[in-house]
Parts: sequence; C-alpha cells; structure tokens
Amino acid sequence: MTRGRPIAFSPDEAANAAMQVFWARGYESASTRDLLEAMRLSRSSLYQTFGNKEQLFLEALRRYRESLLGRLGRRLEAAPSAMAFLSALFRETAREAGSERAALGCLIFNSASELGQHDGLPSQHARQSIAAITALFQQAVMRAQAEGDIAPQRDAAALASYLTMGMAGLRTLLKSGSDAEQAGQAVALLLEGLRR
Amino acid sequence: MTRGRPIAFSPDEAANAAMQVFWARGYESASTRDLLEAMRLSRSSLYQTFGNKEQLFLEALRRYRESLLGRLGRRLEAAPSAMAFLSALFRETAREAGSERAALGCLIFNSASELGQHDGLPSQHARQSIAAITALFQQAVMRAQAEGDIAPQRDAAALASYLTMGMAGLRTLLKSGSDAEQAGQAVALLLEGLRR
DNA sequence: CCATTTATGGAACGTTCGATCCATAAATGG
DNA sequence: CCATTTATGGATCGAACGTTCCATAAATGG
Repeated sequence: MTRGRPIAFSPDEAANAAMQVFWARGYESASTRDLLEAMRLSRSSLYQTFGNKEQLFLEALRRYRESLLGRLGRRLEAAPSAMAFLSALFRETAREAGSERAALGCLIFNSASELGQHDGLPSQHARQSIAAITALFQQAVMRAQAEGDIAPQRDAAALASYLTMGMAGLRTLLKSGSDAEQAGQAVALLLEGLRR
Repeated sequence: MTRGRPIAFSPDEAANAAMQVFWARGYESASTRDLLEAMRLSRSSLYQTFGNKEQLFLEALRRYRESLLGRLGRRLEAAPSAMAFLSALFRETAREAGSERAALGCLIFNSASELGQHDGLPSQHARQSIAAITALFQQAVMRAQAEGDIAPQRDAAALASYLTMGMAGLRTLLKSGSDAEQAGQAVALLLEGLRR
C-alpha cells in the first residue's frame, strides 16, 4: 500500500524522550534543540510527526498522565487496603528526598505551577490532569471507608482534595531540596489527618 | 556633593514594579521589555541601577520575602492566639480561590517550583525563603503549644514542615484554578491535623 | 556660564527561539 | 528499473532574548 521512505525512528520512543525533556526542564524552557537531541530525530521529522512544540507537549503530558494514573490504579487495585496504598505512596515519595528523581518533581504539578491559569490547551490539560489525580485519590478514600480505615461519614471529596494538596506541597518541598526527615515528618502528619 | 543629572525615577518603586512582573510571569518568562514597561525606565537605567536581570530578580525576591515575613510576623504578634493566626491565614488564602490574586500564587513557592535545584543564586534564595517561611510557622506552632492549643509534646519542627507543605500545596491548587469549596475543605482538614 | 557628572533613549550586538522550506536520500509498488 | 512517495538534514526565516554601547539631555558645583 504505502510507498516512500519508511520512518527511521520510533514515534513512541521519541514521544517518551520528549516527555523526559519537558519533565526535567519545563514547557517553556525545553527548547526544540533539547527535544531534538533527546528524541534523536531531525527538525523536519519532529514537525512532520508531532506538529509543533505545543502539540508535542500535549502528547508528552498525556503519556505522563496515562502512565501515572495507570500505575497508581494498578497499585491501588493490588494493595491489601486502600489505606496501605496511600500510606506507601506518600511515604515512598517522601523517601525520594535529595534524589535526582525528587528534583524532577511531577510533570503534572510542575506544569500546573508553570502554566497556572493561562489560556490554551497546555494549561487546560494540566488542570484536568490534577483533577484526574484527585479523582483517583477519592476512589482510594472511598475504598478505605468501605474497608473501615476511614470513618464512612467523612467527606471523601474533601479528603481527596486534602491529599492532592498534600502531594502538590510535598512535590514542591522535594523540588526545593528539603531533606528526607522534613518530608517524612510532614507526610506522617498528613497521613495522621487521614485516619481520624 | 553629588553632581550630574539626578535620577528621574524611584529605585524603590521601580524594584516593586519589577517584583510584580516576576510574580505574575515567573523569572525566565519575565522579559526585559515587560520589566522596563512596568518599571517605567530605560534599559540603561535598569542595567546601571540594578545590574542585570538576575540581580534585579534577587532584589525583587528579597523584597517579597521581607514584606511577606514582616506582614506575617506582625499579624502573628497581634493575633489573640497563634492558632487563630494560623487558622485565619490558611482560611483566608483558601477564600482567594478563583481570584486574580490566587492565580498569581506566591512568588517564593512559584520561584522554588520554577528554579528547583538549579545552581545559582536565584534558586538558592528561593530555597532559603521557603526555609524562612517554615521558621515562621515553627514560631507560631511553639507559641500555640505555649498557649495550650497544640499538645506540647508534639514536634514543632515537624508541624512547621507540615504547614509549609500545606501552604505550598494550597498555592498550587489555587494556581491551577481549584474552587473555594475544594480549597476550603482541604484547608479545614489541614487545620484539624494541627490541633490534635 | 562653563566644566563635569550622571541619567536617558535608542541603536545595535550576538545568540537563541520556534518554525518553515527545499534539495536530497531512501524506500516502495508496478 | 523507473516513477512515486516519504523521510531526512540543513539552510534559513523573522522575532525575541539579555546585554552593551554611545550620543545626547539635563542637572550640578564652582
């Protein structure tokens, strides 16, 4: 059917490489040179395959979100209890303190902070991604209520917002270099507030 | 004593105008054109008076930090109780939801998020500013313990980190456009965690 | 009023930005 | 093997970036 020279790179791997660049450097600060180098393709191929920088970012953010939510969703399903899932998630994140991983932060919260209330798709998608995280937290909270770890009369949506706020704050602390003790203490208190 | 043409602008007001620009647009995204327009002076005057963009940012961040900490310190002193101060601070911040003020966020947390663990003075100063906020929170917590609103055996430093994490997260939520109900619920839970 | 000092406005610097275009390379189906 | 199709590499675009520089304007002290 198709004729012509076949593609010499994997669009999938290229998009993942772009995601890493946006993750490490932010939307605006990620230059097309940075992206091309990491994606290992030519300018022509980038623009032909992904449109432009904004569309490439949207694709990177989409991949990040789906990957993150997929991973968390599976972890939540596999966890012995929803509370165990939440505890482990926050404690493990706090334990990243000082690492390169911690300095990266989370692409979603990074983007939300960078893009704020801007017009345009990148900002919109970042906000929707935060909402998706909150929805997952609410799912976990409701399961924890069913499992008797959280009082059933408590507002699950409110607790989910509380957890999203906590994770956003934790990511900010880690990005600004707070140590494992500080992050761990803050997370311990956050989780205490969840149980009662 | 001094001879020559006198300055035609107030360096103080110019620095405050620059602070507003960095606050609204971020360090990298604030262009010299933006700054000059807001500061109402010429390129020459900017570079002669403030050195360069980095030094101007450091001055803007210094002003923001001193202004914020000064204001919070006075509010804490004047408050009937440290717990009342903390409650009011977080509740009022949550009530900003949806406003232009909320979309701006906090210059310190904005900068910490944008600059992360970069080398260089801007990143360092942003981190130190966060540490200063945590120190103020710890002061408030210790006073609340002395006043009987927080159990004295609880770790004041840990509670301060918890509050800094909460404020950082709250600012992120507000920046990404969460509504007053969501922010208010999250803050209410945060403050509950403080009391016990 | 003049010499001196400093501020000002604007031109210009080299670099980098995202994006476009075109000639060429490389594969295909017929 | 050829006509066709598509990818590739690189030159190039105009705009914007932070910064420097210089001629000029405007005030001062003597």
